This record gives sequence, structure tokens and C-alpha cells, in this order.
Amino acid sequence: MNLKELASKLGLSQTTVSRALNGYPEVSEATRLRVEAAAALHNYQPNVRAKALATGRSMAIAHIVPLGSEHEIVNPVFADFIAGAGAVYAQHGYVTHLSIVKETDEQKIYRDIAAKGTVDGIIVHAPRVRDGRIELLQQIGLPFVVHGRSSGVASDYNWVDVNNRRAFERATNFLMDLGHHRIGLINGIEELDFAARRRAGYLSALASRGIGEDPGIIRSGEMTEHHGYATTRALLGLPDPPTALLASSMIIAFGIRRALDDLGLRLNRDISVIAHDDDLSYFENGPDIPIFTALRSSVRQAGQRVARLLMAQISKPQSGFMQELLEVDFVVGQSTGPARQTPTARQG
Amino acid sequence: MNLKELASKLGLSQTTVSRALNGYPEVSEATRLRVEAAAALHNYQPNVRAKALATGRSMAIAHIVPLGSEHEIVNPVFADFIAGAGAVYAQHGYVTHLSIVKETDEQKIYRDIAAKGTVDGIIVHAPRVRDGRIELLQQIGLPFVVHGRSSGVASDYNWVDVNNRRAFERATNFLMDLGHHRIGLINGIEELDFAARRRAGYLSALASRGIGEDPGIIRSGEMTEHHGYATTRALLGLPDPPTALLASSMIIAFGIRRALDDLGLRLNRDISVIAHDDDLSYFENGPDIPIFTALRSSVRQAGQRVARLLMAQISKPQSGFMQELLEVDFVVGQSTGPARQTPTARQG
DNA sequence: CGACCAGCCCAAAGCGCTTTGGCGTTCCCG
DNA sequence: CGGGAACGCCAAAGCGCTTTGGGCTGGTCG
Repeated sequence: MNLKELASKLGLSQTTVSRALNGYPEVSEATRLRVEAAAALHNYQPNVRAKALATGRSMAIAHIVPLGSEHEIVNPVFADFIAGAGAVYAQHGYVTHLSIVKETDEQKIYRDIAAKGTVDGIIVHAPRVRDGRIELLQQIGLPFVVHGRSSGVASDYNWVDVNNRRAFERATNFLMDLGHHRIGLINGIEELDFAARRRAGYLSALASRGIGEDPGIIRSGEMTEHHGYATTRALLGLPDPPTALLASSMIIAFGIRRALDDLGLRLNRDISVIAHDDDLSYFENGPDIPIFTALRSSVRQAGQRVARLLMAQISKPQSGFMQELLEVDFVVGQSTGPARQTPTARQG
Repeated sequence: MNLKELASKLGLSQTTVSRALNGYPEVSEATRLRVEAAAALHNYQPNVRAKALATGRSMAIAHIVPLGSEHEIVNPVFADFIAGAGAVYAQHGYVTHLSIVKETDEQKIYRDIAAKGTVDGIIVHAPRVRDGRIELLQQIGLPFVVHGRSSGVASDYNWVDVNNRRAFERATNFLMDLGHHRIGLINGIEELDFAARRRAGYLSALASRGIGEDPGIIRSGEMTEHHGYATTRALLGLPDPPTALLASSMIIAFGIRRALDDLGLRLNRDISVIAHDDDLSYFENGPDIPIFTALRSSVRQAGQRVARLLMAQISKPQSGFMQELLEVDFVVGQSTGPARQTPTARQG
């Protein structure tokens, strides 16, 4: 069933039918109702390809998710993020395109997408420090919003970010207030901007109390359970091990937990842990009392905000750059307590 | 830069340029080279909207991921699955459309997608027992492949599935060989077909040794960490608790681990656990010695296979139904050991 | 009463590509 | 040397929609 058929069934022109369905004023209320009834009856759906060609808009948004550079790790966070964003797109009649690509191919992908005209806007995931994609997209001229920011990029652009620096500052201060002064950081890959900011926040809090940077207890890597586990084992094997750990994700925190378990150490009593919690739907940090003391920020909500910004940018491109900085909730759970002496690993 | 411009720059007709670029034989090798050079020079990319309209194919595949019915949980497994599938699509020039939708809206979504002609094929995720979507899609006539199967659907269709029944049969037998006869099952939601099959495999193994079904130690729910935790607490609080547990996912298994930890019980020594491991990139079951004894089946590979099937179906629709049953790897890890007496929960 | 203006509706021209149906050359072979 | 196939190219007709630029009523106002 296409426009032509529907129009002839109704004894109207394609123009009128099209206008009736798209809410233009040049058509009487009576015929509009008649048209709508007929459309519903025959389950008429305008062909999206034809519509896209005619209007020049494809009603689609691209999400381009970079694959972890070393081990092809897909960041599980993006599942919830896209669920949030997708719901907003759907409200506006947009669909979601998804590409999961290696960093090396990224430049090409962005160029292709722009030249082919497949989408009306782009979401940039996992920005790096001084990320070249931002300038590229500015050249290309397609509306885009970055989930996160990129330190060192001077120009202005649309973004939604969590205040990672402040969050990790707070967490570090919280631990120091409990008497910890050897605090390890198990971070994501620090080429990624969010990880760099977290490190900066952590270091600035330490510095404010006269504690210098100890590269030996700052570790970064892909945010896997194994990274959390192996790093914790390594850190606690040091001659002067940390008494508290800051984890860049809940998944890392679970790795920490397993390591402690292996070593016969207990959270809170022997060692304190604070984790960043993206509030993933399948990985709840305890429904009642949080397992981990955490910096909580719903990545799903971030997805929604990013999507809303992009929708706004597309509908009125001249409205200036839009930016949103989200603060985390600091939730106190069962994984933190006062510092005692250096924990002794009773190898289990 | 569009076809018309490129053609006039070359002093050729649009027809010839189009054919040259699409590899048709009616154009001489010399001009083909000339055209290709010009196209590369001007970074010409055919407008995908126009191409789609002209060919009637949109070069896109839809993935429709249902949202967990009760708590809007996004299954994290699909991130890796789509990474696998997406790579295959890219090789064939297809892009990925993603919708994450509530079950209640699903029927409508499928109908709309078909009527609007947005995609050339569909992947069905998370089929339920007697899933109505299969019949619906057969009516609609769009090529589709199911990731999993649907018990009780009589007609034939394309699918790729893991042999869940056999896997859980093996795991149950393995535990019984170790002397366990009270084995708990912490399953996904059993309306979902994979979970139903796992249950069936588990029950059939028990039955083969004369052990009947005990509904008290078979629990199902959303596959979250919390489900694993809470269920384990509940099961081990029973008067006659299980000595071994079968977990439908690694995430559940991590919940189990936390519960055991809280109770002061140790994996292997006090209780044995086998988990189904989707081999998620960020949740490795130990790079060297597996943490959990596990039924391993890479969901990323499953994504690839599903995608390949769909590509084949689209390119030659008459080739008959295609089905693939993948067997799991049974890997023995550190979480299983011989049954001792009933573990006593030393409440910690 | 005539001019004008809304109010409704329509025909037709794109959007940028593919593809059908031909049209001139060239080349080969009888 | 002439006829026909083979080759290489082109003009134009779609694909299904939107949108421009009217055109025809019927009502209103000077």
C-alpha cells in the first residue's frame, strides 16, 4: 500500500493525502479524518526510503562505539546508554544506527557516513584526550553530541558529561577522612578522557593534603573484571600496599572483591573500596544497602540527555552549543571503613 | 558530489558512471578505471537514501532487543552479540539498526518495520516459549533469523542456537558424578526458551539417576547479579540446602559468589558452582585457569553465525531454512569439587 | 455587483540513484 | 565487401514520497 494507491482509493490527490497525514493546514478537517481512517484501515505506512530521499533527512541517529583498542572489548555500559537514548529517539520518530568499530577505521567511518547521508546526527562515544574526531565532525558539518568531553580540544561542541573530576576528588577525600592515606586507583585506560579526569580529581585531592603521586599504586587498563582482580593482587603484593582502593567501575570492583576473597581479606574491615557505579540495570549495587560505597551516575539517564540534546540541535541547528555536566550521587555502602594498619595478606 | 555532477565532470552519462562503479560488464575497462579514479578523487559516495529507493533494498538489518519485562533490564549479552553480527554485516555492506523495546510494543514494531521498509532483514532476540513473533514474521515475509529457538512453534524457520539442554544435562551429570545430589538451579526467566531448555536438561539428568524435581531449589528471574545473590541466600537458608548450584550466567555466578562470601562459605570446598559463560569480552572467566567451571559458548561468535545466515537468506531467499546448533565447551575450573556434607551457613 | 481573499485541492517537478531499452561503432567472418 | 553480433555508451523512466506553484470554489467586503 503506497501513497498513490491510497490516494486513488480515496479519490484524492497524493498531495492532499500526504498533507493530511503530515498535519499541514491546507486540508479540511473532514477530509483529514477521512484520510486518517483510510490510512489506518489499510495499515498505510509511508515508505521510509522514499520519504528520506524526498525530505533529505533520514530520521536516524548513528552511535559509533569504539572497540577496546587492545583486546576488542565492547564496553557493556553502552547497552544501557543506548537503551536510554533510543527511547528518546523513538519519541521523535528517529531510529538508531549502531556501528561498533576499531579505532583505526573510525575516521573513514565518519567520513563515509557523512558522504552517504545515512543519518541526521551522530553520537560520539568514549572520547579520548585530544580526540581528533571532534574536529573531524565539525568539518563534516553533521550535528553531533559527545558523551563525555575531550580535554585539549579548544573549540566548542555539544556534550553531556559526568563531573568525573569532582566525583573522584570527593571519593578520595572521603577515604582520607577515614584515615586512609595510601589509596590505590584502578582506572580505565587513561587515554580515555573520563579516566584522565578521574585521575586528575584523585591526584588533586591527595595534593590538597600534601600527599604526592605514587605511580606504583595508580593502574589503568580495560575495565574488565580481570583487570580489577589482577591489579588488586598486584597492588596488595607491594611492600607498602594501599589500604583503600578507588575503582573506575563496578565490574572492576567485582574483580577487586574476588581478589580480596582469594587473599582472605574482607571489604571494609581490611580494605576500603569505592567504585564508580554506572547504575547498570543488570548490575545493581544492592537494592537496599549498597554493597559498595559508590559514585553513582545513571548511564541510561546520560543516554537520554545526550539524545535530547541531539534532537534539539537537529531541530534548530542555530541554537548554539549545548553542554550538560551531571553530578554523581555519593552513596555510602558497606565497603568503606576507617583505616587500620596495613592489611596483611593471609594468602588463601 | 552526486552522480550527475560526477558524470558531467567525466563527460559520461549517469548510466555509465553508475555501471562502472557497480561492476557491471557493459563498460570498458579503460573508462571504469577513469571513473573509479574520479570517484576516489572527489570522494564520491552514492547517496544511500536514493540508492535504497531505486533498488528497493535498504542495506540494513534490524536487531530488536526486548526489554526485561519487569524491571526494564537490558541484557548485556547483546552488546557482544551485536559486535559479532555487526562485523559480518559490515563485510557485506549492511548497517545495523537497533531497537530496544518493551514486549508490549513488539508486535507493532515488527509490523511498522515491515510496512515502512526500513530494513532487509530482522534478527529476533530472546525468543520465548511459543513465541508469537515467529509466526508474525513469517506472515510479514521479511527474512529473519532467530537467536535461539522457540519450543512449541511447529513451523520451520532460521535459527542459531546453543544446545542448552545438552549443556545443562552435562553439567548436572558432572556434579552428580562428584557426589552431589541436591543441585540448585538459578535460572533466567523460564518464559524465555533458552531458560526452559536449560531447566529441561537439568531435570532430565536428575531423572536419569532417579532424582525427582524439587521446585524449592529451582529458581528463575532476571539474570542480574542481585538475582544470583538473593537466590543463593534463600537457597542456602533452606532446611536441606543444595550442595551445588547451576547458574544460567556468569553475572548470576558472581552474585552467588558474593552470597557465599557473606555466609563465610567457599566455592568448591563448601559448595560447587557451574555457570553458563557467554564469553563476554569484559567478563572473562579467568584468562588462565577458569574461575568457574563453566559451559562456555561465545555469544559473539553466535552473533557472527546469525549474521551469516541472514546474509545468505537475503542473497538467496529460496535456499531453504538454515539452522545451526552450537555445542558448548565444558571447561573445568576451580568452583567445583566433591560433595561433602551439607554446608552449614556460618552467618557472617 | 464585482473584486478579492481564504479555503481546499491538484498537477507536476524534483530528491539521486538504478535499470530498461536502444543506438551507434567496431569487428569478425562468410 | 556486407551483414550481424558484440561492445560501449546513453536517454529516459521509474522508485514513493514531499513540495512548489497554481486553480477552482464560495464567501466577504467595499
